Order: sequence, then structure tokens, then C-alpha cells
Amino acid sequence: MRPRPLLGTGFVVFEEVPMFKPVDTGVSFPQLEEQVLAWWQANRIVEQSLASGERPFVFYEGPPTANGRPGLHHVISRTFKDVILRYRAMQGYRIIGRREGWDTHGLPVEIEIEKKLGFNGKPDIERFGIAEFNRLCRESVWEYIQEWKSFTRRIAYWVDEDGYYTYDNKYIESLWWIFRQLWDRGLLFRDYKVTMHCPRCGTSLSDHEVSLGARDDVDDPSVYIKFRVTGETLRGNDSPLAAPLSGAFFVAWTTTPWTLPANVALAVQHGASYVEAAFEGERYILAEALLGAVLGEGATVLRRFKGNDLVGLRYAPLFAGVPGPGDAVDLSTAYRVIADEIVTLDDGTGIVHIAPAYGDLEVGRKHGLPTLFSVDLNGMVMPELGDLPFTGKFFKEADPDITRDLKQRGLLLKSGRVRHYYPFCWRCGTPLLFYAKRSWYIKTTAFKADLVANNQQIHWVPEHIRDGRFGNWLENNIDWAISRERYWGTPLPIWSNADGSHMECIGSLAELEAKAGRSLRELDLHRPYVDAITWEDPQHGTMRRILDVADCWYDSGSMPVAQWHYPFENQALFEAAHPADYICEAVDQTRGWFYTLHAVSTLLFDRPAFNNVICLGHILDEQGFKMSKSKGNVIMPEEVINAYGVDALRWYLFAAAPPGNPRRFSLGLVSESLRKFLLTLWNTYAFFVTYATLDGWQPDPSPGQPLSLAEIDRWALASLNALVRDVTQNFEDYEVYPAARAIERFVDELSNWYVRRNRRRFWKSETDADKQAAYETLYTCLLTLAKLIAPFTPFVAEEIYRNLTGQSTGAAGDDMAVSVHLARWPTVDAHLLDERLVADTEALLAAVSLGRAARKNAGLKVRQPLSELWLGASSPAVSEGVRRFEADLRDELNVKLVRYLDASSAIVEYRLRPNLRLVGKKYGKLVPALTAALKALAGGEARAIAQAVEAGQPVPLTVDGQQLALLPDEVLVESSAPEGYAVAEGDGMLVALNTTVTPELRLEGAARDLVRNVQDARKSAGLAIADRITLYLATSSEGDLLEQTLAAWGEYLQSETLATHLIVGAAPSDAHQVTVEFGDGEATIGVVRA
RNA sequence: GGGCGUAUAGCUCAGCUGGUUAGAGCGCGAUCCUGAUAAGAUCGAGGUCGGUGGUUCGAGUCCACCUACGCCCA
Repeated sequence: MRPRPLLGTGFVVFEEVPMFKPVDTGVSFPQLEEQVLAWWQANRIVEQSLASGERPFVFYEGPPTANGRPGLHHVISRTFKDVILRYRAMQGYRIIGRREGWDTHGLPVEIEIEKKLGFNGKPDIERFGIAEFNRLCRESVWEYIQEWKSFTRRIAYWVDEDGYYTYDNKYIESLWWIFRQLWDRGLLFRDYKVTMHCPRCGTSLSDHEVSLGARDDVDDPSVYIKFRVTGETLRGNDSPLAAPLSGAFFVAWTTTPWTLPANVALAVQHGASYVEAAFEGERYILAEALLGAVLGEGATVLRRFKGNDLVGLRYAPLFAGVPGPGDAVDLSTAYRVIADEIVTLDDGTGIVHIAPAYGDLEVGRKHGLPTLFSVDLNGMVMPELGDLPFTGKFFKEADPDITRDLKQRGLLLKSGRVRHYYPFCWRCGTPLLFYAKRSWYIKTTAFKADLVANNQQIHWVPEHIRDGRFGNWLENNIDWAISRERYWGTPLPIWSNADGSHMECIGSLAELEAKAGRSLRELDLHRPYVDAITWEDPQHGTMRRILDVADCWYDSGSMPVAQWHYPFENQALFEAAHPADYICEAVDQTRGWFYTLHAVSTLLFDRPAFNNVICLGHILDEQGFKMSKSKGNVIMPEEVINAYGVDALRWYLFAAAPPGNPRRFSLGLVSESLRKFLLTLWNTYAFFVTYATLDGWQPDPSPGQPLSLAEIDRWALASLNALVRDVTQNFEDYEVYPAARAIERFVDELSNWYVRRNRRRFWKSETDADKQAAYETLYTCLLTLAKLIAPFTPFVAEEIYRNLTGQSTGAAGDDMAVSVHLARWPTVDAHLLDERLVADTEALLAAVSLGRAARKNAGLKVRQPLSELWLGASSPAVSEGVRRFEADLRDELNVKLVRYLDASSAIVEYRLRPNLRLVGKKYGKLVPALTAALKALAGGEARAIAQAVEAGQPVPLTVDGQQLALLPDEVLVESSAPEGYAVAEGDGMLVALNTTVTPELRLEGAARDLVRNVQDARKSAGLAIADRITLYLATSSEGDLLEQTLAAWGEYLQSETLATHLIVGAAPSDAHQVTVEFGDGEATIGVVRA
């Protein structure tokens, strides 16, 4: 037991062991966070949190591609996932699916290994061996995942590390089950898909690879081809133009003559104007807008018609294109005119040659056209075309021959060269082919209506994604191309006989074992091992797996099923965990994971996969550009975390901008959020702990008698409860940003109003009910805040909570749980809410702010007391609010008297304006005249109206000869400054200060100046707060200002500065001395410890 | 080329169904307050609310077109 004197009076507290450990105001948050991390680990807090809770809340982890290191964009998605899950956990939910997930397959992984090995494409991989290649892929992914795990822990993203991996055999088996479901329902089918194909490397290229090798200055032929109109039409379409146009030529333009043998249709623009024109003895059909550009001046228009009128007309094919292997081709629908949106009138002829195999597949499908080929996968013109001069040539070299052939047959209008965009292989420089390859699809288009309807059930944040980006994507749904001709992926479980006439889809390992006739328990379901499983079908011969693997988006989109190895295990768990209550990813996932989740769910279960989703914007650099390695503008998370800590970064992410917006990021912004929010809160907390420890104060676990709360205490508690209410509601709406902003506002008010106004209550020596109430109020605010910020800034929240609860040891779910993250989310105490009190305090704060502005304008510092203040309020309610806190207003502004302006006060002028919001709708076009009429009023007339408004009486007014009776609410009254007063006004409120400084006021001001300067001197002399002093004062001021001041305020000066002796005269040389301005001269202050 | 989003002070962002003098924070300058504070208050400089046109008594807000940036798709 140790006596300790407190400030001021020698009051002594005998204290037991301090309740709170001291708080360092120079805290290093990164260090603090490391300590908290260690404590969490030592006490298994994460495990306890994961295991606690009752009601289920379902979350799906969108698996990051385990390829590449975590960046800032991963911090934002992980923290936004985390904040909601922590909130739900504190509400007592048991969170299902709060586990890691890893997207392990896919091209990026393969490419990384290829680069490491110096490979140049698929042939290299095949030579190297798929088994070893895939082993390296698996190893690479695993290494990245280890790096991710430590990152995840550091940013306090709390998930079970026993996660799901898309490369697991069990995961793959579930994917096979899904394939089988779709197969059985006829939703898995084969069709052509246009890919960018390199004929030398023999492989398709990804979009990324294509962009690597594309050039926009490629020299190519530019030919205008004639298609002779036969006079026939497609069956059922009797165009009146068929006969008259017979024998004329459609003109189409192309830069790829080699695709002409694959032509199956000509496309026109539906509503555009076309002409039949006579030119050099022939008749040509083309868009009117391009007539001059194609035929020049010599053409004569014979006939005009719309594109639509040409639809169905047939023409003679140029060549006999080759059907794909095994295709039954119906040529009765080919060689006709169609109308399609792809046609533009920007260049060419307005008639577009359509070759589905080489780029126009979608158009072909839409119009039911057959697909014909002219060039094979090696880029050679196919011999099946017949005995032509260019057969067997490389497609680019065949171009001149084809052109010559057409010219000889009179089918070439003209030819030239053009420079344009064309893609090349980035590896070998070979020109790429658009090539329709056999590919597997999931028939999502059959479920478009369901996809759209289920989307309507989803709560999107921000809302516009639902009917905007995502809704549009669903409206334009195309079938999902699911297969990839690659190695490191989920093998498609489809086995086929040699000619493809018989296929089977395998839905489980057991099924495959039955086919293979042996146990496959040891089998790795990846290539090449699974490819080796074959069986003999008595009717169809040897069944071998088709070699494709699945699009890795299929892997991740199926995670609700596959993460639980459903339906082979965990049936009940899966049922309980679908759909998810919440998911969160960035906006680029609308076409990625959001879509594939939604599609798989809708097709399999006809319901959405998730009910609520936060869709994040991207993080950009300071200039608003994407962060990319090549630009060198990437900021790595570690850099930010080491400088300011995870909490500062997290708070910035939550509170700086709505999450759906793209945001410009810089270190300075995180530092700002640290200073502005975390430090303000921390300092308030440190203030509390400092004085509570000095006073030996402890929270009363069972408050016996009601606290005698001051009004400002009740204001703080009312604001706090309103905050709890608002933050909870925002969380329920998945609106994290407004929740964070509300907390920020409260912390600011708590620090800069509540603590500042109440400091003396904490300092004062006697421990009375008033002091008790202040402690209780501030403690409640801080402890509740710790819980409110726990989901946002888990480290700081934990530190504050642990200290305020005296290192409590309660169980999860208790009020005094060992960790804030195991504590219960605060609830609103409804009878502490007080909207009126909050509004009245706002009125006070507005008046204080205006009063300071008025002082500033008049050059009167706040330490100088003034005699009176006039207040003009915008409404009686505001006026009453200020009256309620008049004492605070006097104190804050250092004035003796507050007086209220009303319409009977003759000292001011009144100005009148209409309340436009009300008047506008009511009077419409009369508004300008009405405004002018009100503004024109002054003097007695204006005062009369002001009095009427104040009394709540209607206001008669003549406007444009009309007699109006304006309601009191419809007129806004402003008062202007009285003469001789310092004035400030805003938001309809006016504050005027009487600037006359009487001799008495001057002495009081001088005394306060002295106190302030002596306190400064004490501080600079290095004295402790409670040290007594002997104070020496000497002055060079005119007259006897010092003597008068001391006569009136000497005792006040001594008690404020703990001066046991006050001596007028020079200080001894060993005294700490300062010279300050005093009156119109100077004063020298000397301080000696007594 | 299409879809979606964004564009407000030097920087980061608010601004609800159209309404009165467009705000906050940071930064800059000045003054003030302060024995919790890396803080706070006040004032000042700084805005063609991306541009053009329209609807309206009235447009940062609604409509059309255009420009720039981001994402997705082709």
C-alpha cells in the first residue's frame, strides 16, 4: 500500500493493485499487434472463436489462385470478409465455411512452370512428361500457399487453416459428380468454339498470350469479292427482290481470302440502306453509304432497299467447303443473306462474308448456319476442297492463289493491300488462325430465365451490380465453354471410343473402378494417371478418356458442393451450408466466381449460391492507374503493415470510401487514418486509464444505486447507444462504410467534446458521485467502443478490451469473455437513447463554433472574458437547445451572459427568404417573384413578418397581384448583426459578442493569461504535476496592472498554479524564468520548487 | 466496338427523393486553446461540381450526347 498525492490539494488515495496496466501514448501499433498475435496463439483464441456460436451463418471463401504473392487487393477482400464474419461471430452465430480455400489449377500455374523450365509450349511439356510437369505445378502451388498462410494470420483474417484444395482427389470426385448430373440431363455437349490457334505450335493460345503477339501494322490483302445472286430464296422466304436481283452480285470485302472456301453466308445490317448499282456492265449490291468508296463515281443506282429486304436471298458458293470430321452438314441453310448486328458501315461494303469456323461461330449458331472448313490445324489448305492450285499450301501463302483463281472466274471486283491489326504467336511469330475447335460446353443458356430470376433474390452491395453488370451478363448469357486442352486441371470424366460414336460420363471413383475392374484407391485423378484408365466396351471398342481438363472457374464455382466432398460425405453439412449468407470478392468476379457459383447452383439446385454479396472496387495507385509490376507502382502490404500496422490499414479500407468504388491508395492515407482515428481513440483510452489508476477507480460490477449522471454524461451515453443501433443496422445491411464513419464521428466527439469538457471532473480531488458518474460514463463508452471496433480493428480492440476488463478470463459468449472477439456484440439500451438531448447538444456545438468565429473576427482571444453574447437561433427548438446548455456555452466562449434575439428585439434588422423546399412545389412559377417580394421587405415590415413567423401565424403577402398566405414554415427569417458587436452566422444561427472590455474584464483576462503562462513555465521547468512552487512575478507594464490583477485574482492564480508563495519582484538566479507579454508590456515569471 | 462504374478544392472523399451561401479531412498560411492527445478550434487561400446540350420557377443531383480513367466482354 502506497500513498500518493493527487493534483491540487494533497488528497491521498490508498490503492490496492492497480486495475489497469499503464497505457503508452507513444505506442507502436505494429509491435502491439505482434504481441496480440502471440497472445491469441498462446490462448487459442482463433480456435475458440471458430468453434463458438449457435445459429448457423454460412460463408463461402472465394479461393485465391495460389499463384503469386498476396497483394493489397487481397488485403481488402480478406478484411471485408473478416469484418462481417467477426460481427456475426460476436452476435453468437456459428459460422459455417469459415475456412481457407485454394484455387490450385489452371493456366497461370502451368505458365509459371513452363517459364521456369524454359519451355516453349505444349510440345515441350509432352516431351518432358505430364506426370513430372503436374508434380511441379502441385509443388509450386503448395509453396505459394505457405506464404499466403502467414500473410493471412498477420492481417488477422480468421479462418480455419484446414481448408479446401481444388486439386484434392475428393474435390475432383465431387466435380465429377456434378459433371455426371449435367450429363444425365443432357446439359453437357460438344460444339465448336473459336480459339486463337497457332498452326506451328499446334495449340490454342490464351487471351493473354494473344495480346503478347498482336500487331496493328500487318500488311494483308484487301479483296472485294463478287457473290452471284441465284434468284432463289430460302424456303419460306419469298423476297420480292429475288427475281429482279437475279444475276447481280453481292460485294463483300475481306482481308483473309483463305477463309472464303469456308463461307456459308453473307450478313447485312438490318435497317441500313442498300442499293443495286450498275457499274462497268455488271450489277452490284452493297450498302448505299459505301457505294462511292467501293465503286467510285462511275456507278449508277438502279434500285434502293433496306438490308432486311435482302434477307433470305441465296447466292452461288465460291467453293465447296469441307465439313468437320464426323459432322453431318445441312447445306440447305447455307449460302444465303442474313441480317446481324456485327455488320457495320465503317469500312468494307456493308455486306460481310461469314465463315463460322474462322471467327463467326456465334453468328453462325444464331442463324443456324453449318460450319465448313478450308484450312486444317496445321494451317494448310485442305485437300478435301478438291484439286485447286492452292491445295496443301500454308494459308497465308494461299491468299494470292485464291485471289487469282477468283479473278479468273470473274468473281473478283478489285484487290489491294491494307495495314491492320492481326495476331501472331508470341513464341514463334507464326500468324494465328481463328479456328473453331471441338470443345465441351455446359448448356447454361437453357437456364437463362432461372439465372435471371435467382439473381433477383441476391442482395448486392453496391446495389447497381445486380441489374447492371451482373444482370446484363446474365441477359446476354452464352453457353459455358468448359474444356481446356491442358494438363494441370480437373480431368473431364468423359471416356470415348476411337471414333467418338460412343461416350460415357463417369460420376464417381467407384463407377470408374467398376469400369476398370480394379481398385483405384491409390489413383491420382490428374493427368496422366487418369488417362491410363481404359476399358473394353464389347460393342464400341476401347474406351479412353478424352484429354481435356476443366476450366478452373468450374472448380471454384463448384466449391459449395466440392469443398465438403458432397454427395459422398457431409450430406447434412452441405444441406445446411447452401446457399451462403455472405460472400465477398472484387468486381472482376462478376464474370468469374460470382457467375460460376451462380450458374452451378442454378443448374444443379435452382437457387442462388449466395444471399448477400459485397462487391469490391479495385485499388489503384496514387494517380488512379492500376498497380502493375511493369509500371513499378505496386505497393506491397508488408510495406504498409510494417509502417503503420494492420489495424491502420484495415481502418483505412473500411472508412475511407465505399467499398464498391475504385480507390486511389497511398501510404499517406493510411497514416492519416492512423492519426485521425486510432490515435484519437488511443489517447482517450490512455487518458481514462491514467486517471482511473491514479484514483484507484474500478468499474462497479453490480451498480447498486443509480448513478447521478450529468447531462453531458447522458448525452455521451445517448450518442453511444445511437451508435450501437446505427452500426448494428449498417452491419445487417452489409454497409460497412457508413458503420465505420459513424464510429469515427463518435470517437471524435468523445475525445474533443466529452473528455475535453469533463477533464476537471476527473482531476478534482474529492471522490464524489459526480466523479463516479464521469468515470462510469467514459468507461462504458470505451468498453463498448472496443466491442464495436473489434470486427474492424481486431488488435487495438483486443488490447483496449483486455485492459479495461482487467485481463478478464470469462468464457466465450460471456459479457467478460477473455477476448473481445469472444464477447457478445453490444445491444442498445433503449431508455438511454435521447434524440432531443443529442439535437440540443448539436445546437450548442454550433453556437460554440460560431462564437469562436466571432471572437476571431474581432481579434478577441478566448482567455479574455466578455460581458455578453447574443444568440439568434434558426428555430425555437434550436434556441431551447442552446438555453439548456447555456452554462456550457458561457464557459466555452468565456462570456458572462447569454441573451436571445427574438423578433421583438429592436437591435437587429431582419431578412426574409422563402423556404424553397416547401414553397417550390406549392407555388411553382411564382417562386422567383415570391422570393423577390420577401427579399424586398425590410425594417418594420420585415420585423412584423418575423414576429408573425415566431408566433406561428400565417404571413400575408402580395405577389404578382395575388394575395398569398404563407405558412410560418414557408418563410425563413434571418437576423443581421447588431451594431457594435462581433458577429458570425451560419445555418440560420447568429452569434454576436459584445466587444467592450471593461477594466474588470481586463483584469480577469490578465489573470488568466498569467495562469496560462505560469503553467507553461512549470512545464518547461520540468516540474511534476503535483509539485508546489514559489512564484515570482515582475513586470515592465505601465501603471499598476500587475498589482490590480493580483489584488483581484491572486488567490485564483495561486491555487491554479499550486503556488504556496507568491512574491512580486525579481526571482533568484536559480529560479526557472520566462518573460512573456503582459498588458502593453512584459512580465517575468520565476518558478522555484517549494 | 458493347456493357457497367467513376469524374466535386492541390490530395482522399461526402453531398438522401432536384431547393436556399456545395461540405469534411489531409496539406499550406495565420491566430487561438491545451498539464490525456502524434490532438483540437477559428480564419484564409484553393471549386467553370469532366464537357456540351436539354427538362424545370430552380440542376452537383434528372435526361441525351461527348471526353478521360477503371473493370468486364467482343
